[in-house]
Order: sequence, then structure tokens, then C-alpha cells
Amino acid sequence: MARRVDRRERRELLADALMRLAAARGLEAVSLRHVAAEAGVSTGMVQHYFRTKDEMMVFALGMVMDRIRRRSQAVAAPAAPRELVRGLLLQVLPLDETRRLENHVVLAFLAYAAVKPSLASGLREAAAQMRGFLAEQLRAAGVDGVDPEQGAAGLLALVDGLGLQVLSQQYAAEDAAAALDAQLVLLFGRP
Amino acid sequence: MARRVDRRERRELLADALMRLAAARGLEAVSLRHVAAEAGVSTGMVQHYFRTKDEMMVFALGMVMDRIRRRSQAVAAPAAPRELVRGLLLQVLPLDETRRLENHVVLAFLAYAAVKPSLASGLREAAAQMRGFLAEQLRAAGVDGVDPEQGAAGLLALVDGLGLQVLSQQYAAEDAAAALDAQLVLLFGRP
DNA sequence: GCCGTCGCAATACAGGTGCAATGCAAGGAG
DNA sequence: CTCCTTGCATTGCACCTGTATTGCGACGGC
Repeated sequence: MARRVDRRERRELLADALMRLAAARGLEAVSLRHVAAEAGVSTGMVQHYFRTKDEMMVFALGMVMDRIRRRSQAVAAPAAPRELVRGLLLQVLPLDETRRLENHVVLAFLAYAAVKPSLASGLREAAAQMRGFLAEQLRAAGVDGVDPEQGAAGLLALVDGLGLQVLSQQYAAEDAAAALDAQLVLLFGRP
Repeated sequence: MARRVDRRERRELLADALMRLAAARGLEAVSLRHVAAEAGVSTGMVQHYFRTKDEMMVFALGMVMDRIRRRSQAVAAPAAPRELVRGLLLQVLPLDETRRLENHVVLAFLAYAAVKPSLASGLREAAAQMRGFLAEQLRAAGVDGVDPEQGAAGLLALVDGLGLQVLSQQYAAEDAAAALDAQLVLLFGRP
């Protein structure tokens, strides 16, 4: 039974279990044994694929960020700047169960990264990339009354904040989408 | 050595230690023993004032929220709606060390509350109260082009998101303040 | 002066944690 | 067939966790 396993695939399987766990019971419930149980494997196997817990965490976060980015880029194909921006930001909001789970994980990691800088860099670069893209679109659309960079930062912060409020059940998902649209009206004018 | 202690005061002393700890090393570093050590007391004393760890957490979160609210109300005295809104939201952003610490704690608790609903209610009501106040001010200022409730929600989300980005070092504090001002220009027009 | 209660300290305990070490079956390489 | 690497499973260890228990000195009320 040797040699024929896809290491990458196994690691993603474990990271998936970690995500489910983090979303359901918080990052503090993430332990080697719990991840193993959730994935239906032995704790030894988890140790086999991640030499340390931190390595597992970093991998899982990277996986989530990759998924979000990939989904966002899939939207990017055929649209005017405004629709492009809207589509992209809607991908970030927790409007369905998958994205709710992802947002949950990202939030947990944000709190974690605020304390453990080894995780912060990944988050930072993903955000910077997205902010750059948004600013570019705002510039292309020729929005007036606001600096494109600041408009982009504002949009990103808005979506982050909305996600936060939806997750902590202060705000309904559809209201969050409406709030985003309201902001788009402020930036781009009436559709 | 009996009878002459202010129970409330002692609890706040412990909660302060908890805050420092949470801000410096994350909520996961908060344990009875660590809080005791940070406060310079015995773990027995912590147990004496909080029968359970959860009770301690809830108290600490309540204390932080109270402080933020109190500081916000102190601003509210003598100003036009726009300045009032600006002043209030600036109190929420992590622009100095105290507020950075508070934001850190709130973030940690947000991630925690997403999983432990016993903490969520306090956060929810504080946010609702603030949103109501903001909406009222927007209405009083007669902003056009946006529904006051949604404008308020947007502002709150923006500030939350900006705080998040500042904490995770994606964004500098002064840039966050500038982004807030940019949004106020969008809502209220040029000053 | 006695006593009860308050304010705390110390210790014990069962359970969970990350990690290291070891064992061992199953295949491919020679 | 033999070996040796791969892919796990088991077990053990030292440490940390929340909580319960017990002890005990110091005051306030009588």
C-alpha cells in the first residue's frame, strides 16, 4: 500500500475537516485529535501529513484563501467595471453555506493572525491584491468624488464588516447584499 | 482582612488583566492561571471572583463594550450631525493604543461569539443601538441618495472592516481615518 | 472574647493537548 | 525472493486546562 497516494489531496482532505470544525465550533476546537476524528482517520495520519499543528493551520488558511481567489477570478470574465466589482464582492460575502463557512474560517484566522504573525502575511497579500484590482476598476469606470484607492479600500472594508456582522448574526445576509448595492450606488450612481 | 473589598473593582482589575492578555497573545492564551499571573494574584482569587471561566469572559466583554459606549456618548454633546457621526465612529477605530487594545479584544470575542452564542447577545444589542443612532443622525442631516438605515449599516460595517484591517496590519491607522472621511464625503458631500 | 463569615491560598484531579517514538504492513526496486 | 522505503497506527509523555475541595487567617458583630 505504498507510493500510490496523492499527498496534496490528503492534505486538502484534512484541511477540509479542519474548516468544518473551525466553522462549527471555532478555531479553539481545532486539535490534532479532533481534526483526525472529523476526517475519519487516525491522529497519526494527521501527524504524518503535517509535522506540526502550525503547519496544518497555515496550509488550511492558504487553501481557503486560494479558493476565494479562484472563485473571484472566475467571475472576472465578461463585464463592465461596475458589474465586475459587484460580482467580485458578492463572492466574498457569506451569502450561502459554503461562503458562510469560509468567512467563518477567515474570521477565526484573522483573530489568530492578529497574534501570530506567521499567518498574517498570507492574508495581507490577498487583501492587497484585491484592493489593487478594485482600485483599477474604479479608475476605469471613472468614478468621481472619491480617490480610487480609498474607494477600493472602503469597499473592501465594507464587505469585511458586513461579513462580520452577518456571521455574528447582527445582520441578515440579504440586507448585507443590499447595503453593498447601496454603496455601489453612492460610488457609481444609479444603475 | 475581611469585608473591606469592593467586589466590582476587583473584578475589573481581573478583567483588565484578561484584556491585556487577549490583546497581546490572543483569547486562546486566556486561562485562569494566566489571568491570575498577569494580574499578579493567585488563581484561587480569580476563582473566588468568577465561579467559572465563562462568567469571567462575559464580564470582561461587557466591560469593554461599556467603555466604548461611554466614550462614544461623551462625544455626543455639542455638534452638527456630520461631526457627531464622525466623532463617534472615530472612537471606534483603533487609532491609539487603548482603542487598539479594545478592538483586539472585541475581535477576539467576535470570533468567539460566532461559536458561543451566550456572548453574541451583548455584541448584537450594542451594535443595534449604535446603528439606530447613526441612522437618526443621517436622517437629521437630510442625506440624499441613500436610505438612512442602510447608510448607517454601511458606516458601521465600514468602520468594523477598517478596524479589522488595521489590526491585521493590512492598513495603517491614519489611512483608515482617511477612508472614513472619504465615505463621509460620499454621504454628506464636501465639508 | 468569641464566633462566624468573608477573602483568599493551596492543592488535587480528571481530562485534554502537541509531539516524539516505535511498530508494522504493504508494495516497488534490485 | 529480498530489502527498503512509504504510509500509516499505537502508545507514551510531559504539560496545561477548568474546576472542586480544603484550609486558614483576619476582621465585624455580638
